[in-house]
Amino acid sequence: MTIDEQDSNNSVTLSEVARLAGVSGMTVSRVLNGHASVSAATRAKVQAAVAALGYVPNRLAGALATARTQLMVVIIPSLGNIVFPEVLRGANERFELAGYQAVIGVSDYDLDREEQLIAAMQSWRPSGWIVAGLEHTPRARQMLREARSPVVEVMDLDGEPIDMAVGFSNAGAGREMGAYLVASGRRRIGYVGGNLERDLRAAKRLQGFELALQERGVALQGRFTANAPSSLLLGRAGLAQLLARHPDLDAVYCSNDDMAVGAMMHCMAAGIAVPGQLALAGFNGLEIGEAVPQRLTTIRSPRYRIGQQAAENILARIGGARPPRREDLGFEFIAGQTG
Amino acid sequence: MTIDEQDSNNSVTLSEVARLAGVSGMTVSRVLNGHASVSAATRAKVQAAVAALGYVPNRLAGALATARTQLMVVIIPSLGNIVFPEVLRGANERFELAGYQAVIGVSDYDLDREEQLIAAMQSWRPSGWIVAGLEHTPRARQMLREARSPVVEVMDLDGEPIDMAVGFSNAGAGREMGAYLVASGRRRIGYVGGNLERDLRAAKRLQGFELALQERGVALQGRFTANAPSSLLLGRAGLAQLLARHPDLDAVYCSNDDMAVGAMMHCMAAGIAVPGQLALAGFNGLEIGEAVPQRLTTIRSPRYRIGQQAAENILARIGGARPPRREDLGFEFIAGQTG
DNA sequence: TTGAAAGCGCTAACAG
DNA sequence: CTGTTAGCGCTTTCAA
Repeated sequence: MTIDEQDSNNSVTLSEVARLAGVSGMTVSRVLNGHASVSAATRAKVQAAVAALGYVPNRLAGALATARTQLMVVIIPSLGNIVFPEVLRGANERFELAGYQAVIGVSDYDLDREEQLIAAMQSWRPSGWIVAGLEHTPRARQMLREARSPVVEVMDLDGEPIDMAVGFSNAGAGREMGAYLVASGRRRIGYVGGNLERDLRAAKRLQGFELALQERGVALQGRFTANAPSSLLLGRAGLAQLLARHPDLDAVYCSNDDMAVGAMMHCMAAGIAVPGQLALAGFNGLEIGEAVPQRLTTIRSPRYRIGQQAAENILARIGGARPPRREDLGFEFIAGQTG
Repeated sequence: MTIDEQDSNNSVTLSEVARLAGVSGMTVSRVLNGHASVSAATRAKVQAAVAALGYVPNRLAGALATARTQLMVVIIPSLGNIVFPEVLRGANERFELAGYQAVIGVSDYDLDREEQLIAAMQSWRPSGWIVAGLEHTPRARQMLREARSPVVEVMDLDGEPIDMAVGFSNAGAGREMGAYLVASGRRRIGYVGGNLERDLRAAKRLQGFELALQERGVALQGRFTANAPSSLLLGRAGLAQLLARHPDLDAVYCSNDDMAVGAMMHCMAAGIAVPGQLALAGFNGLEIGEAVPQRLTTIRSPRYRIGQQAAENILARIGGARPPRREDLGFEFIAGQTG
């Protein structure tokens, strides 16, 4: 390490590199951006100067000059529900490989908050947007349309996308589970969920679920919902409350696996036989549903792949391709031991 | 909605707003940034023009001109382990309130990867850095020092911070659990964990744990570690394997709650009495440890608060304050029903 | 209270 | 293959 290296700090600019290398700024820029037409000798001189000064390009300046940023916005409802960090992980991996940085926003399941986030993010002129869900405020929709960067709405296909959508049908997933429970002989069916006004995708699953029951002449006997995010403890308490009101239920559909495993814990603690006395079903296909003594019956959502594919489609669009407007990654029924 | 509004798009610049308002660009800038010396009448004209054009300031240009960005970098080892999204959530909330955007990087527990991320992030000239842990490559350390923005290392205090640290002592947490298990009469103690070469904080907990045993004349009887991230299923399989080799263990310390709950699931499935035959202890104080039929004995780490406080200290430093170099947020022993 | 000039660090477009 | 010129959209500084 030379003294020059130790002295390096952020204020090193392209011009200083150029001066040290004895070339113009443009030549440095060309070397840095891999433009072909630079002689090997010049390239080497520049690279030496970059190393000696510890130069780090200023992307703000670059973005301003090119009107293209390397920033991608990802707006998710929550970081507390492991499902969304997984989407983020998939997207982030792809973006990083392509040299983009993810900027995150957390809407807390609040569409007005989401709108504010979009407005704030737009000031960074991101190259692409991933947002959760198809429901947004009118102004949020308008901003995303006018942003003129690719937009992918993820985790839902039940509705009309602004630009592109990658996900699966939540209504379809609910429907499949409803059909399954009825087909396996359950008739006195209840529901345990969190806040359906905020978690719109859980609400769509429940709608599909009820529709499937209805089509088979079965009605939902009772439901527990709470004005709180879904969680293991809420599921546990929720099932206890629901059973207090409807002790004769023979199956309970839960808004997701957290709730369902919580419900299962109530059964264990209360000595309720699963699935003998009560069937339990969830949604998401989280690891926790596999690790419990009885594997949870659930439906796996391809969260990580959705994140990846959403990023991929944005990158493809930037590259001039024309990815599909809606991309259905499906879901997978998991026949566990709880129903 | 006027036609102007519908026509708005990103290319609206400050000059266009100025032209429409019949003032200079500087006046628009002053109104936007809340500088006092603008007459009410002018202010109103400008605000009307901003609204009519749907103007969104370009922060890239602003940042370039002021040499100050509203970007904050958060680098965490993983998005798959809920612990780090929680840190991120705490930090993100504080940053957003102060008008900053979080840019995330995921190192996948790899210090070389972390170094690359830091180099890439530096090109955005962030106003602050949150990075997990105190261990970094020499070059990563150097870059962070030279970045000349506040740096907070989180989740660990066992070492020397680059700039500031907010967290707790992992060694101390391990030590406390070791002391507890011995004090409660356990003598044939084992360990189940993930990859200790990558999860350096889990390694420090184990060190503290073993030290506590040693001080009390007890030796670790056996350990299971795997070259994989910790998870429920790994904990379940790991305990099974460990007990196959050491069937007479009377307590097992797990690298974290995921592993411990997984271990508990093995006990349930295999009919091992907890804590009668075997005590189980974890780390983190996740909700899952509360939701299981027997509450897990563990130690709660203040992850969310660490994220908040780290962000707070960065903001304080930017505001001219001098937050402490190391801030110990402690941990909380949770006497559950498993040991 | 307002405006004009200059420049932040970089790159597109052209010229040589 | 390399350099010059002219901005990108904003803010700082100075002057009016």
